[in-house]
Amino acid sequence: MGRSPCCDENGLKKGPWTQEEDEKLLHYIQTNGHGSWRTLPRLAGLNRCGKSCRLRWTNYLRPDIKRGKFSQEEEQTILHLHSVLGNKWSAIATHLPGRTDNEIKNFWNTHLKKRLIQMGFDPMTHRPRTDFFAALPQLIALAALREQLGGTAVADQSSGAGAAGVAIFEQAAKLQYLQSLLQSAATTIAAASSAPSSDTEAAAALALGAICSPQLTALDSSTTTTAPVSSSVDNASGQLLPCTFPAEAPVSSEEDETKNQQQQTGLSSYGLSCRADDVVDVFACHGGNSSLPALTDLSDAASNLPVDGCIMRSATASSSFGGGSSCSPLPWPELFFPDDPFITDFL
DNA sequence: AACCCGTCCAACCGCATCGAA
DNA sequence: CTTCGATGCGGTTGGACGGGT
Repeated sequence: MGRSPCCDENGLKKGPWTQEEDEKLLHYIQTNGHGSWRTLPRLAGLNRCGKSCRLRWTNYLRPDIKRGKFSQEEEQTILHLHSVLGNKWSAIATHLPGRTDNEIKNFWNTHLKKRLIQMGFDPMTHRPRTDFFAALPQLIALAALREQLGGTAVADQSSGAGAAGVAIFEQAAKLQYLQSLLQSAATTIAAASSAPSSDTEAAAALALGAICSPQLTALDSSTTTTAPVSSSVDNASGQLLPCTFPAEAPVSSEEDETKNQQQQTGLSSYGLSCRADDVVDVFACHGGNSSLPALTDLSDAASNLPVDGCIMRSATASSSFGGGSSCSPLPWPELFFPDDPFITDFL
């Protein structure tokens, strides 16, 4: 388990490479190959450590490196492979010729990860976030709003501390569900708004989204407009909510089975859709140790309960969309919204 | 013009892994 | 089996840059 002595070795240069250094390295490798990276700097006349030379070559100087923006196809490939492999950047890079692991990692951290978070998805599991703490600010706002509206305070519904805790979790679950609906709707209509005829709907959706989740107004339109647009989600009230973001729509058409097979072969569109049986295979293939705060899995309470005809699996219960063809994609409404006027007003 | 702030990305750091001795 | 050198890999940093005020 030896550690290579690093660049802090005496006098070795660090920092950005000059053109002259690039030329030396390029010339040496083109004529001799890189051989031993450790000896390369000395042989090439570079005052760098071998590690630095290797990085410079693999991430920048290599002739087969593709530069420029990631294409739509590359983006979807990264999303899909990340959902399967996790942060295995080098493994992902092997499926993207000309792209380096460093480049993919940067692209993920600066674009894709943020986009997933904005849309309410855990970037590690690629599934809707259901963590209590992420919803806490909205939960507090919701409680305040309810009080203003003269609704029944949470504490009033319960008689003891334990019951109060349950009530809080119920509220969190309701809020998350509501947020998911709004995200779906806002995303959909925002996508439709690229067509000139739906300005009013888009404005309404954005305004509605801003009420519950201000970040929705900042949704990256490129995501929504480029995502597959064909799914529909049967919501709690029986309405059809068209859904544009693929991962949140485990829809029920038979063509999705085909899509599933394509995805499992690796490189189809990120238009994820899955049956309940596929949840583990498609989504939960890596550790899922999120960089975000640990998830408090609200759906645990509902796990293994029959929900709309299917069983919530505890192993995958962090998703509120884990259902499939026979399941409501949003498993909470039947449990949590029997007659809550505040919620039903929205539905 | 100056400052602030967020984004991007090349490069570094340190741990993990592999293979030879 | 253990040790050690070399390399691979993922997380993180910091400087450049651009947009907003």
